[in-house]
Amino acid sequence: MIVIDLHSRIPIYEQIKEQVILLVQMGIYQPDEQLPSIRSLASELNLNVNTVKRAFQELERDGITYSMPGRGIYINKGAFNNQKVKDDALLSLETALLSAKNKGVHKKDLLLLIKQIYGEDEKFD
Amino acid sequence: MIVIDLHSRIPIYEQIKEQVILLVQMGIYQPDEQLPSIRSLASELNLNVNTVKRAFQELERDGITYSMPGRGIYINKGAFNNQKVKDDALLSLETALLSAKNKGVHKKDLLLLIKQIYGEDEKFD
Amino acid sequence: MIVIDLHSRIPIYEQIKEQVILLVQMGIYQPDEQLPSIRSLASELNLNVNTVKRAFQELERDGITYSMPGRGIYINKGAFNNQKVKDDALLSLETALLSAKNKGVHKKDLLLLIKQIYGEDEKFD
Amino acid sequence: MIVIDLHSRIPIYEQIKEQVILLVQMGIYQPDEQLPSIRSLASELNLNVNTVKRAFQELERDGITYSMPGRGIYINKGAFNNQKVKDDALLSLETALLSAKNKGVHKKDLLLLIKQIYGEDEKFD
DNA sequence: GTGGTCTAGACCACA
DNA sequence: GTGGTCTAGACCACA
Repeated sequence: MIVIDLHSRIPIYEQIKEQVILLVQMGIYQPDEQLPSIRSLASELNLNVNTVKRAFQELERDGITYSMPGRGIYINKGAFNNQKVKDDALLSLETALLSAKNKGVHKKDLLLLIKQIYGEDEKFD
Repeated sequence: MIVIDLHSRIPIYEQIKEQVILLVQMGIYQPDEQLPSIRSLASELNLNVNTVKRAFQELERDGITYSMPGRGIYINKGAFNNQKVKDDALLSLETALLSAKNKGVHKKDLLLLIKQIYGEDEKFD
Repeated sequence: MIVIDLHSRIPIYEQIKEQVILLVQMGIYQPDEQLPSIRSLASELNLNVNTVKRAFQELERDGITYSMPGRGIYINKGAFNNQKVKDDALLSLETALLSAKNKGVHKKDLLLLIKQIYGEDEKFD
Repeated sequence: MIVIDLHSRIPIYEQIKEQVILLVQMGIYQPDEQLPSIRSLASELNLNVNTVKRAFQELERDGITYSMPGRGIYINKGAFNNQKVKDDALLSLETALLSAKNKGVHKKDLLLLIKQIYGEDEKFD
């Protein structure tokens, strides 16, 4: 269920994090549901174990998952609508927005882009 | 006129690039105006010559500056309102927006952020 | 497979670029094939890591290769028959041709030279 | 009569050389005609004296001009149709052609370019 | 003086 | 191990 773009400039562990969060947002992963083990995911996606381990470490740090050593990794109750995750995203956006403004990007181009991405998707109003 | 944050995760050469572009946007640097020499800027900012050189190399590649070996580095005519620079910025924004949407950031939080950053600044409509 | 002439006026990083492109043209490097690592190539050719790095940086910028930090450098899909590379070559040719015409080189001498270089090589018709 | 492109990657002294040769080819400079002095040319074109000096040094070395110290610089009798100049041009062409071939430029694109540059100009058949 | 190339070598993030 | 950033410092071509 996780797809990695090896060509992307985004580190692989970030891609894994993003996609786990996305699966949670979409309701595909439910609270207390068990995630695939680090080793099985690494072998399935053909990735280095360290890479997957790092992704899961950070997910736990951000309160998306919790781990029970020897038993596995599980989705946290607070995972959906996790404030830290949102705040991080807004912070990244702020940086990108400031940089875009500095480079002469106009508000109307920006709003156009937002319309394309958010569309009429009422779920995200 | 350029300020470097040595502790930032953003590479120094990127910081220089951003700030030169900003100075151009603000109209402080004009087309065909000569920039400080690589060596003088390096010594002023307490940086290595190679780091400053790299910033200017990339600015030239992006059409912001041009260099005349033996003479100096100058602002290009197309520097202000440079399309490549804007496109890069929009691409970064797209990535950040998609990620934010995935993480459950709502459109209204986003529009609020944009209002904060772009404000009522008519220059950027 | 790469040979460097240290005494040439052509910068070493340009020589590396040229030869990687040539190896791609000859079909010796295939899309998504991994290139030797920067460090191994540098030590093999007795060059500094930075010099080799610069060559690959520019190859990536021109769309010949892509790099995956922590993994390696790979040949891009569009590497063979890369338009930017061809355009650059045609631009250099134009400069050389205009200069030759100015210096009194006749069309017939030119066509002779082309025949020598392109020969009856049907692959390049 | 000499125009310098400060933005060009071609060194200024090369541009001066090229244009003096061109003026000779076009019959505007005649054998034994005196050229403007280094200093007057430098001041007229707003160039460094060393730059102009170098251009004239090389023109003399190549047999285009001769100088009479204290009196001035003159066009040589053998300047028009100077073999060394032609040979140099052909050598540059060879390099550019080999590089273009290596980069996948086809013969037909090349012949098109030659037609554009040489046109139907019978003088250069 | 000014930019361009190159070396030697350190430290970091990522896999 | 692999690429990315950075420093210190040398030498060159050009103006």
